[in-house]
Amino acid sequence: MPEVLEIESYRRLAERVVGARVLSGWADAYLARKLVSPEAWAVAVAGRRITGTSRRGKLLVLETDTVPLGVRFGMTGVLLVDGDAGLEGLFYGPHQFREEWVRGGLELDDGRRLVVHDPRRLARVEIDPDVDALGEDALTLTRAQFDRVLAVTRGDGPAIKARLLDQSRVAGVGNLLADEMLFRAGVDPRTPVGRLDEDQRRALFRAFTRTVASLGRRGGSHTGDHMVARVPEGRCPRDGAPMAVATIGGRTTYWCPVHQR
DNA sequence: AGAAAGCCTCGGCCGC
DNA sequence: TGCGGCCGAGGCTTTC
Repeated sequence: MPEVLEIESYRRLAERVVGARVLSGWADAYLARKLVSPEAWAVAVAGRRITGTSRRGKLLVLETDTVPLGVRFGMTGVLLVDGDAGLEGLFYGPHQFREEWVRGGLELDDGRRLVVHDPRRLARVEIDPDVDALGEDALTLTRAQFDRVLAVTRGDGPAIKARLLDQSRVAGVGNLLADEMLFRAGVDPRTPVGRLDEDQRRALFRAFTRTVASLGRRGGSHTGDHMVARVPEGRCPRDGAPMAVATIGGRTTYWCPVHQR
């Protein structure tokens, strides 16, 4: 589920625990998969004071008085503080909470509990995450940064959709945001990056910034204009054409073959 | 039954 | 022709 808009809402939620001290923490073997062991998480977090929050793309960072703590949410992860998701409508699928889907978290000295709720177990915690492996953040991307996102070293480069999903180029764009900005810009997701002309680049950057801004106001990645067409037999809400579907950049991609070219 | 809004690894092959 | 690195495919995991 979560893309940069959702992770930003988790970050704002996490701001509520700034100042608290961690009594103890735990993580199951999946959530701690990137660590040497689940115990490494418990050891790293015990006694830490949460001093702030930050975010790069889909990576949430809890700053502490010692080492930064990272959380990646995978496809179905949600952050909860005492059972509160902080934002309406962000729960995946059935919109339900189950205690057995709580994969780990932190017990705080003020009695509150910050947890990662994740049915499909693709969320991960990290200790001192490598923030610089990620590209510039999608919510503050400038045109100059966007031009570097589109830079190609050899040949025509990958499909534009694949490049938009490349977290080392720009951090935070997931499948839905990528399809929405391509839809708005009128760009075929299969277009090799190196083949985009200046008009398309300009339109795409404009659609990029407007998409994150407007979907942020609406309440999440799933509130895009093209979402209604994201079904079998779906039709383009702009011109009524049957939508095309294919796997591009490893993800299911919907686009309008009439106005996206 | 098959697909799912993320991420990681691996192998093939592109292009210098 | 050799090689480093880019890029796409596939797997992970569980649910509906």
